[in-house]
Amino acid sequence: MSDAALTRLVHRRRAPAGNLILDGEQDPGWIAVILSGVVKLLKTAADGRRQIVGLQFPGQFVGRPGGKPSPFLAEAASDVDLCCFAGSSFETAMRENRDLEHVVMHQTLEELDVAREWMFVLGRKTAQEKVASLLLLMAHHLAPEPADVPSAGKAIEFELPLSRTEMAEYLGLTIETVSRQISNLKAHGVISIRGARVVSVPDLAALADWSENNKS
Amino acid sequence: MSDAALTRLVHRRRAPAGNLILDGEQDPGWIAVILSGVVKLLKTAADGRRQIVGLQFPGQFVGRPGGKPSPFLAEAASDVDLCCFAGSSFETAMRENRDLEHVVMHQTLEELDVAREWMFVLGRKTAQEKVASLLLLMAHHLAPEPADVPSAGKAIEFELPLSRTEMAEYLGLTIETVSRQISNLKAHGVISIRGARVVSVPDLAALADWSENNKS
DNA sequence: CGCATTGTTGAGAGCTGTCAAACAGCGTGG
DNA sequence: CCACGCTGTTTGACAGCTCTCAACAATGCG
Repeated sequence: MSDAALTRLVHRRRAPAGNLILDGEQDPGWIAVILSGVVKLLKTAADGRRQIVGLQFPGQFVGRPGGKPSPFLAEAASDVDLCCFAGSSFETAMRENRDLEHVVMHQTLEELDVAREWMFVLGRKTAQEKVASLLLLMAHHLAPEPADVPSAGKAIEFELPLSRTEMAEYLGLTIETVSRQISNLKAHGVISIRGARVVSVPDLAALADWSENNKS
Repeated sequence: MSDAALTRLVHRRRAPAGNLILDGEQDPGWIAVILSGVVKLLKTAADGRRQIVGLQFPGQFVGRPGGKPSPFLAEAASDVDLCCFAGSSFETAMRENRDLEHVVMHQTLEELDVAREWMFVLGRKTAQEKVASLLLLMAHHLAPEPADVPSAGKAIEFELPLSRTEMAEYLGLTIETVSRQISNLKAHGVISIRGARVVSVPDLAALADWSENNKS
């Protein structure tokens, strides 16, 4: 196979933060795996209202098998590195490799659960709980050492891949409200902040408490 | 194959309104197709807050392939009629019949899109728009003659499969707010109501307008 | 017909949104 | 090196929407 042909089948793509990756209308002709960075999926209304409906982290797919694109925009939240597979070859690979098909199915079901969990956040949580929930989510995904269970006394630190505007768009809030809730968490010692993006959480369990009610 | 063996592989199940169908914890051992009625998927928090995260209509699946159940409760919103397939035989059928697998995949992707669309409703719409959006959704699913496109001047009538409480749980509102918004739509002639459950919409396009901003 | 359940309506409080201004970070250019 | 302006964040004051609490009406059932 020639280099040119190979490049058509699989290629690398870098998208700087803020870049549009999928326009939600036309089939890009490829399906990608995120190598690094965070991708946001969002819906925009005619009057300008915006809602982020999903965040994709490294190892997850961007794009959709079957030619029909998902009806949402995909944008790079941070600088993103993608590995893109030509749609046709991806479909072929799925047909021929049952395991790949199962991986795609498994990830889709996982995304569905995550979306529904977030529906609870959007529909039932207070602004304070929403912000704590988002920070907790980020801690789970971005912690240097994966500490999936919020263990007491475990301090972690990470850099937010989202601006205040993006946090608000994911939480169904305004940037002012997000900022106030962050300040409040800071004032109560639940988190501390360096330069608006670096968050350190002395006690994940305490943050988890704040994400469910208002204890501690 | 004996009747008993067949019954283990596929059987009918009726669930009266309000009945718990899946507890969100243990694998029920089957996957079902809804023959009639509406099933709600919901998440409950320890403090009693409830959020409906999905509605399933006839033709859609309830349950999940792969043994791992979805982490949400499934309840009958109206009287429900299910056709249940033993999980093991369903898995076998998926392995042997590519088409079935594709149908499941297609439905899962569809559910994912619907969930994300609803995230926008929950995060960005006003109470008035939320209620109008729900009525519009019901009109599309329950209209006697499927009028997928909200065409002007088309009057339709349907019976709500949800109580005010359930509407509130799906919309992230309280029952009082739902009731007030319904009254308001009534007062503006967008809908009319008979007996709290039967809704008639003289003009779907007008309802669609109310679901997006507050015109008309 | 009486009762329980469900839905409606009202009054007031509280949370979040809106509008506005101050502040911080950061690259540019003097 | 510092002044400047741009962008993003924080904070404040206030209004408005939705929630809470309460009473009442309507519906359904024994």
